[in-house]
Amino acid sequence: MTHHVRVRFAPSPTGYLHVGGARTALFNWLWARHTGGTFILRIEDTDRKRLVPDSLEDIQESLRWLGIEWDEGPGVGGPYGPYFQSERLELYHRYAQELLARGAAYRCYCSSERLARVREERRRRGEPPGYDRHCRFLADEERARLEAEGAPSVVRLKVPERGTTTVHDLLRGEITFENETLEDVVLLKSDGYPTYHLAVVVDDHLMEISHVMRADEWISSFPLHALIYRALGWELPTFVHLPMILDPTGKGKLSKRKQKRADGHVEENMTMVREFREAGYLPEALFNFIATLGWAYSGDREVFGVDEAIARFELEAIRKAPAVFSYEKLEWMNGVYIRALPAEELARRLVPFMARAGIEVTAEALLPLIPLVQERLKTLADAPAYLDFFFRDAEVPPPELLVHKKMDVESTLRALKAARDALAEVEWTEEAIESRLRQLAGELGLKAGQLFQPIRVATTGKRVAPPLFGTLYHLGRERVLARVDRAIELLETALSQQE
RNA sequence: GCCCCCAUCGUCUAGAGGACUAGGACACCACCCUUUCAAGGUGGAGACAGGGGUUCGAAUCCCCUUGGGGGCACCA
Repeated sequence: MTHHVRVRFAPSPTGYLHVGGARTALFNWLWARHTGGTFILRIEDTDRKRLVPDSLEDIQESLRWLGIEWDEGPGVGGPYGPYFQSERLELYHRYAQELLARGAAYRCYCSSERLARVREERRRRGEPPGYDRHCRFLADEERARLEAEGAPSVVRLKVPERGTTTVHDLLRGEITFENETLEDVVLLKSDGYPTYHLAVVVDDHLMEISHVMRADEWISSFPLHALIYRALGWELPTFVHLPMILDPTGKGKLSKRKQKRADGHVEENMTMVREFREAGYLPEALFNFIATLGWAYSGDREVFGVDEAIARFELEAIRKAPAVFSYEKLEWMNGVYIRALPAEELARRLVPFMARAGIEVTAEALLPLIPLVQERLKTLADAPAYLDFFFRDAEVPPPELLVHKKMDVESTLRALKAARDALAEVEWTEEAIESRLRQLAGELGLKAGQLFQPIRVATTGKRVAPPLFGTLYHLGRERVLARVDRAIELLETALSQQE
């Protein structure tokens, strides 16, 4: 029973799922799947002030999108529920009471104003900010009086004044803290809700969690949690603190912040799973990339599938050092996954991104165009820019775009007219178009690019577009000729204005 | 300020005392391929933070320094 691996991801619904949270969830999930254990989703909704309405939904959606399914938790239930902390209040009260009874905790009646004052004073004196333990040493009569008055109170942990507390982390070994540096943290708030410290210990114990995998930032409160476990007489699960994911600047946790890009554009970097989804990242790519942050599949492979990751995942292989999140590498990896997709699948996934760009098209209609763009896409959201001219009129190109840098308006005009004639009668297959146009370039004494650029710009409206012959073929003769005609007119106008 | 954690190319990492002339990947540079852009191919540049130990031998073990990160709420 105790050998069965039970792990959990315990987000609080105070915001959308962050990639850091997703990585924590992923590692827990990988460990569960690797060991045939159980992965639990528990919602830590004890901060009523910071609740974000649709974040609960987003967290679940984002996890599912990544393929991280939970065995127990919201929606699926399980024998250790409820899985919302807000529905477990009486449990926390019971154990807070127990801690009180055992003399491991005490009631504190200090107002938040007094607390703020104390903190400020301590800071001024260069002492660590924190609680001065005023209520810990309240005289019995005073305590009784406050109780009789019905003064609001919180329950605080009674941290030993001296000595040390040693905890054990699977990756780091023993970590020892001077108890003097620990604070009498609040366990139960005056609104009757527990703080994280109490709730996490009670739930992890009651839910028989075998391995607590959580972010690094929890190490500093680890001794507090250990103290609670011991005060309650409970055995500690195995703790594994995962390295932080750092901002690309390497300065601080990955978080929303303005970033100035090379082109001078200031934009906010993506941090939420949903943002990556909306930006056209594939779940399998994000999954893969996130898995390489703090863990390595092997020395020479970093593109790997879910099953491979599950087979290979080991706790001991998790790195201790924080990892910088590289948007560039994620983008590259996303391209790798896009290229590996079957064309039908890519077409299907592209549909919503085309729609978002105002192009309503079916996967079937997109399918023939996939070979033209598949290896060019870094994200699904790139597709409309490559394909829009197939579905709407091409942008009217400025004349100078039509003219190759080694040509002038006149020669371009000549080339385009010749191309028009050739395209009007050539057999309409990709191969025939290509060989005819190459032949034409030779006849005109032009390099291929000198002839192809004006045709490309005329038919697509852009200088950078998918391969020309396939593009022309799929555009169809009628549209190709119409667009070439338009370009010819454009150039003629430009020419007459020149004179 | 106090406490804690961490430390291999710019970045993600392999490496768990001799197999290291420190390997792979992203990014970067050059060349090749080429109708643009990609993709692909070949090659290049690029790291064990510093200093002490331990050892026949240290990227790997220990200590110090430095640097980075995290925490110090009736938030999680």
